[in-house]
Amino acid sequence: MNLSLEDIQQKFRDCGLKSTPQRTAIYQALVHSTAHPTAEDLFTQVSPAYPMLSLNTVYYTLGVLRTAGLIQEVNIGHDRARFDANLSPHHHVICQGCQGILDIMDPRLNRLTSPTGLPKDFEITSYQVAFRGYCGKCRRSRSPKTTSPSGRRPVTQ
Amino acid sequence: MNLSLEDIQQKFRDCGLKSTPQRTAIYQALVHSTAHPTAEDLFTQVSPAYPMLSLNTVYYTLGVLRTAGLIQEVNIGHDRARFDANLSPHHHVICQGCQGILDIMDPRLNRLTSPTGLPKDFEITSYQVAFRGYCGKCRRSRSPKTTSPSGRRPVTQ
DNA sequence: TGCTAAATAGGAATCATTCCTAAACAGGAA
DNA sequence: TTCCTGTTTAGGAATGATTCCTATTTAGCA
Repeated sequence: MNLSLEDIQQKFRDCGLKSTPQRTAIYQALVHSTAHPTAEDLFTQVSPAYPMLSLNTVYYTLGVLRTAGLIQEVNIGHDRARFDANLSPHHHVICQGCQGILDIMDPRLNRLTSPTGLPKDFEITSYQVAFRGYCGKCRRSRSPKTTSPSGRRPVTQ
Repeated sequence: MNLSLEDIQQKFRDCGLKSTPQRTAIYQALVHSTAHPTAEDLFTQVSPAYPMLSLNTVYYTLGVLRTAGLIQEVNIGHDRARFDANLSPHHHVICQGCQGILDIMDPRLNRLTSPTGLPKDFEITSYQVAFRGYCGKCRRSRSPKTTSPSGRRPVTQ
C-alpha cells in the first residue's frame, strides 16, 4: 500500500485524531510494512527519525489507531501483539520456524459459510484462517530429510 | 471426553512420561474441560485437591504435555496461553465479550485446499479457522439495538 | 531396597504491556 | 494570529503472564 502524507493526515482528520509527527510516522511505517510488526518493531523502525520517541507512545498510538478502526491487531500466537494496516478481508500463513507472517488474499477463503454446531444465538462478526507451517528458508535449515515435521497435523485436502 | 485413571497413566507411559499425581490431575482437568483453560484456570481447579501445587508446576506440566503431543496450545488472542486436550482437527469460535471459546467440529472446514498466493516452497502443516463474534449472553448484555457491533467486519458469505 | 534422572515448589527474574503524571503540542475559538 | 483546552507524548513505575534457577522430593528402574 502507498499513502502520501496528505492521505494519512486526511484519514486522521476523518477519524477525529490529531495529526502528530510521531503518530504519522508510526502509521506510515505500518502501512508500508507487510511483516505484521510488533510494537517494538515499529519503535525500532521509527526511532531513528524520532530519537525521543517512547515505546509507550507506540503502544498508545497503536491503541488509538485500532480503536479508530485504522489498523487491526493480528493475534498470532499469544506471545506478543502484532499489527496490520491491511483492513481488507484476508488470512495469514505463519512460519513456525521464523515466526514470519504472510498475507493470504485468496477470495475463496472469504466465502466460508457459518459452521455447523454453532449455538443459535451466537453472532459471528468475522473470521480468519491461520495456516501454519514452514517457509522455504526454515525448511532448508531444518533436518533436510524431514518433509513433514513430527507432531504436526498435515493439511487435509 | 472421558478417560479413566488407567487410560491416562497408559498415555503417559506411552510417551515416556512419569506418572505423578499432580501431572495426572492437571491432564485430567484439561481432558474434562471444553473451556480451553489457561494455566491459572487449571491451577485454580486442581489446587483444592493438591494444596501444595505450584503454578510453576502447572506451566512445566503443560509444557511437557505439549511437547509430548498430548495437548495443544490454542492461540486465541495474544494475552495468555490457553490449552486444549482435544487433538482431533477442529476450529474455534471466540466470544469477544466474555472471551469464551467453543469448539467447532464442522468437517467441511477440514477440507480447505491450499490457498492461492502461497510461496512455492512454503509447506503448510496445519490450519485453523477462528470465528469471532458475540455469544447470546454477551449480545443481550450489550446495547440491545446493535445487531452488528461497530468496527467489526461482518462474515462474508 | 537404592539410584538416578525427572518432577515439584518456591522464589526471583524477565518481558510485554499498562498505568500514572507532568510537560509539550495540535487545532479550534476568539 | 494568539490563546486555551483537551490530546498527545515521554519517562518512570507497576502489573501480570511466563520463564529461570535451585534445592528437595519422587517415580520407576536395576
